[in-house]
Amino acid sequence: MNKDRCLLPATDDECRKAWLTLHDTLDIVGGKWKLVLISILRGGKMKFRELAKEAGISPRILSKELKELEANGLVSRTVLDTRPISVEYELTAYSVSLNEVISTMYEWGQMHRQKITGKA
Amino acid sequence: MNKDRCLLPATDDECRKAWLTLHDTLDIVGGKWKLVLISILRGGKMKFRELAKEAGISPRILSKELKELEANGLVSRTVLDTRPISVEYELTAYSVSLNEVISTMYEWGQMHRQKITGKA
DNA sequence: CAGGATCCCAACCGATACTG
DNA sequence: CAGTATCGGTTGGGATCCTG
Repeated sequence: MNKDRCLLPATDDECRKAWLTLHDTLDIVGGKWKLVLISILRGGKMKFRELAKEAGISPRILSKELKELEANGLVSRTVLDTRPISVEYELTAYSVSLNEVISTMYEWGQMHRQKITGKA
Repeated sequence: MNKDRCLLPATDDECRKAWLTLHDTLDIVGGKWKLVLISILRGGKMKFRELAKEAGISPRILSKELKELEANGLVSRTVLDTRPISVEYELTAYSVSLNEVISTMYEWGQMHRQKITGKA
């Protein structure tokens, strides 16, 4: 069995590790908001409020999501010395590493939709 | 902006559609069980009970998940004429189309883990 | 304005019991 | 054995209020 197509490595331990690795990706890409936020931030840096409004997300969740994105190095947080204070969020250069993941998923989704909805 | 790296097409409508397409993929790949089940079924066809035990999943959820996988053409369901009845589940040929998605995600996860955990 | 605290509701999932 | 029905616990998100 080819390792690229295999989700069932030889040992249980390997299997668990493979699953965890996949899970890392899912935590970022699979959540309800992360991809939405990333997609919005592709349009440029944004303040907390703007982001909340644009995404239609409550501040509590937005704050949590942004923290996770920041912890994963995908988003940078910059406190501006304004009065009152404001904070800008921006995609990092590293975030483009996700592009391949996203586009692969997008392409499969497109292909799949054709297959399911009676194709063309 | 290159369309491959763009999740923000020109119009809101296009954007919504792109998101739905991505969502189709997430529904399958992002759930708690789908990938687990697919991975187990990579080992060959399996009966309902076996699958439940192997995955550690309750019958109610298993049934639901399998229905969704079947509806998406990823798994086939075969009723065997035994007494009592038994049902075999098996990956379809189509299911291999997911391999690229999965391996891309896996590879990103691996790369990312290095980046986050202070790399090697 | 940022974002934490609180309260509430909805979705989800597991365990178990039950039917065909 | 396959799969559904019921119930109870847990998680996650929305709304709102509040403080720095």
